[in-house]
Amino acid sequence: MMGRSPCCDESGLKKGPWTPEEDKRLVEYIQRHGHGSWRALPKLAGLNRCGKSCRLRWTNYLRPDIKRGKFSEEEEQTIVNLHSVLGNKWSAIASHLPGRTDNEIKNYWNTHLRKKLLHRGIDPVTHRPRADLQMFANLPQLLATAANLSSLMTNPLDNVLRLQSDATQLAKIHLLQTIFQVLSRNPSSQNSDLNSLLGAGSMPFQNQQMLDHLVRLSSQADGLANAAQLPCNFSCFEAPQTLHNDDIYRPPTATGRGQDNDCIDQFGNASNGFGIQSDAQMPPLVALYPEKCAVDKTEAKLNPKEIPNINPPPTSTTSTFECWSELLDDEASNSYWRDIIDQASSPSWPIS
DNA sequence: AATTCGATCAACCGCGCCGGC
DNA sequence: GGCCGGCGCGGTTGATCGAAT
Repeated sequence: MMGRSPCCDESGLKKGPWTPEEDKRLVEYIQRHGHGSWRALPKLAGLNRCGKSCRLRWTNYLRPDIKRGKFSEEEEQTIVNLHSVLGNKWSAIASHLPGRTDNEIKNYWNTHLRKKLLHRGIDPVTHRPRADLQMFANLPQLLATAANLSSLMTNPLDNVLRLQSDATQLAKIHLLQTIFQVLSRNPSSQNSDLNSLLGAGSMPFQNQQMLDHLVRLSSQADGLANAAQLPCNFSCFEAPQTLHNDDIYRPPTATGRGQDNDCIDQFGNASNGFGIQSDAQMPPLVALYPEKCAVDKTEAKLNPKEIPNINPPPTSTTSTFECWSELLDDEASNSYWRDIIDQASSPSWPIS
């Protein structure tokens, strides 16, 4: 459609929060005359607003039949049920809940119900159990094993703090290995799933520094595993010698490296060289934010040659690297990992 | 007591549909 | 059939408030 002027860009029309006086004028006018044409209404009612703003204020706030207050359990259940059928059709959902507006339901979904479902291990988009969480199924076992190592130490008191740190570090590394495993299957299309899973920005695996960091971590993990007499080999993971900005790192495959390099992890599970189970046992990721996937796919279509080879803009690569660097090193990020670990350690997790 | 952080939700924005001309 | 304007919808923003530090 061409030439349509935005309704509120005329200078002088008020925007933002409504005053009680404006509310009064709007209510009185509509009670007396009905709203009629929303476009004509503001002038007739003596309001310095656009029609759209008036309509929104009336339908979402001032309408007399609006029900206020907390959503009941029945209403919550209705919303969840309807959302599983209708998706984000908030107005359609609202039509089944007398007195509730689409805006209110949408907000309530985003702030409460979505989190509630996620917490119960249900994907709020598909309304099915989150298959991606299965990948972390042996995380509690890993933590328990690492924590039990204290019994092997000669001086437990001295080692308690270090062991706690080591256990956390092992868990982090294990998580990173899982991420690499997912990337190795389809690096470009899975990034957004991982972003959703981890809540991070775009993935930084095109960054040589980041890879170096991961290689260093995996060798540290080897040291930890050796000290603990764990039969695992984190160093099976290696990064290429050099990595250009337009390269996407692909971890070595079993085909490429041969079976000699495959690993047996600390739990006796055969793995693909990353200390984790083979693809066949891994469930597919479930995208939590399909709209974000769409954006990522668009970005993935960009010709890599159009990406500058040197000094990428600090707003992209640098910031994501910093984000991941913090994730691994910064004490402040511990709460982030704690959330993941807490979730993995809860009795109701993993979801089957 | 001051500051920071996270949650909440009212309001805005832009797009697409639909009906009138 | 094509254009135009009104309206409704879904996504996003930003102000506000309470909790945590």
